[in-house]
Amino acid sequence: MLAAERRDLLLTRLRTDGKVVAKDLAAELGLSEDSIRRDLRDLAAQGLCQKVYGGAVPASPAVVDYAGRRALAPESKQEVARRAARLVHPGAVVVLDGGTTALAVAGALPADLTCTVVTHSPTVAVALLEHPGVETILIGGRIFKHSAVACGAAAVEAAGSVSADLFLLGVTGVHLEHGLTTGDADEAAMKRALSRRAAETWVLASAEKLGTASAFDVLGLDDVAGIVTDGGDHEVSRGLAARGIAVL
Amino acid sequence: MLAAERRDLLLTRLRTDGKVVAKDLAAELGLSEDSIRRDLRDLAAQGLCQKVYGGAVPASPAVVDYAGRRALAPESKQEVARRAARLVHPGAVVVLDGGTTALAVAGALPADLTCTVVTHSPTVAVALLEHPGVETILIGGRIFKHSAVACGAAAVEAAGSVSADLFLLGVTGVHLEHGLTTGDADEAAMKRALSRRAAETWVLASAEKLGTASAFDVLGLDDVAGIVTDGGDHEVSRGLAARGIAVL
DNA sequence: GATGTTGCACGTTGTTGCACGTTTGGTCGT
DNA sequence: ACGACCAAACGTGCAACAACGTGCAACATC
Repeated sequence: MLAAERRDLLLTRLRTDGKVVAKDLAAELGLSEDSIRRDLRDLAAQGLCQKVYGGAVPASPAVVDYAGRRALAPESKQEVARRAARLVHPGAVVVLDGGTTALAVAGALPADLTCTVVTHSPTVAVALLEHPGVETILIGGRIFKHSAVACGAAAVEAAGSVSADLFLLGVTGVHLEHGLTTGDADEAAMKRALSRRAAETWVLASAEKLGTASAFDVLGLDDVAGIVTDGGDHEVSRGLAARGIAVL
Repeated sequence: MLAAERRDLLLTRLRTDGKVVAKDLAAELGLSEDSIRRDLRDLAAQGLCQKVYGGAVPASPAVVDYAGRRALAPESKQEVARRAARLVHPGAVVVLDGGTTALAVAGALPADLTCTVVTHSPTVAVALLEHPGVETILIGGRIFKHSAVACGAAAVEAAGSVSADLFLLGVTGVHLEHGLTTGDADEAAMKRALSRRAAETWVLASAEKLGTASAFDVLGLDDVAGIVTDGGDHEVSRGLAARGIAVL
């Protein structure tokens, strides 16, 4: 096993289990605890996790999401994407957020669908080149390297001039008290701007994001029409449904 | 097994397995680890993978995907790209056109270069994610499927508000009489708009474009500071040089 | 014969596990 | 409740080892 590979595994475990115990991982991988501790120390130095006595815990949902996204099992995102794709009707004007989940939605759209998609993610725009029937409107601006989307004043302004039927919003945290949150202030502003003139906003959130919160508020739960998630029953799902928010 | 063939195999393995272990591949192919490591080093230098201790892992999914197409880019474009990359100085504000040649330029920029790149091509923007020092400004608008760039009134307007040190312009025809031409009217308008406020415009044109012309005029030859091409002597090159246009 | 590829040798760097002394967290006895 | 005590976890230094980059010569290719 490569050292870089092992580091990804640690980040994945942090995300799925919420913690990593050095002793357990050492036994599982057949390595000394020293090596695991060394890895955790390095990751902590990069801000990707937080060391605690005996192991480590995630730094913040947003950070871990970004750092470990390649290692993430795409299954949950694929499932969310498939469900979200069904919300997009022929001829509709849809705003598609940035992020890996929204990218998966772009890939999950039917090949022959005819509609208009507005996005501030060049990655999504490139993915939509494969859909000849989809008219793509790209919102420009300064590109944020870590999330690969256009943000900033110009982008927010451009977003304000689009009236869409549907906005598919990606967030890093869905919390009954804190609402919808993400890990970057500019991104949050961008998402708010995209939401403002959309008739309906639906949230894309795989199950592991339910019950978590990041630093910056995006919207309140009552500002959205529904949420698309995967998996079965969840405490947060029930709470959302109780507040009249559709759960797909 | 040919070297190019082996390089393709490495990229395939990176995609299917998510990693390549130098030692294993060397044993499997009956080669020394040195050769494998050399290949991985070259691929990493092109941004097609990321080297780690013991082997390599894929670059970001989007980049690998597009890299497969870039690998098909003929050597002539690569050569043009390498020469054009030398025109980009640290700290400069550069406008980078769309198209495969401009994309090759993005890939040919030094990994540690610090500068600002303005582009209306989401593909170029995605490629530049691999350059942490490059501040990327994306010009939005309606995406033209066949050329994968943003065009239209909004894009032209956004292009008019950028003052750059250098504009690297891709065209489909360079002709001593007809000047610089391209195959689409909207693209031509976009290129003109990008050129208007750039201090210097340089043309990217591999040798096979010299002496040809397309339907829509972009600029006259006297509007550009120079042309970047490949190969050796050419009738058009001499004609350009005679008119005081730099030929690289 | 110029060019590119390959394997090898060399010194350098990164990684690993162990040993040692220190810090932390919990337990036990008063 | 408080402090002594112990075990687990921690950081650091060190030696062994694996991987790395570079320079070089042999070889194939064109």
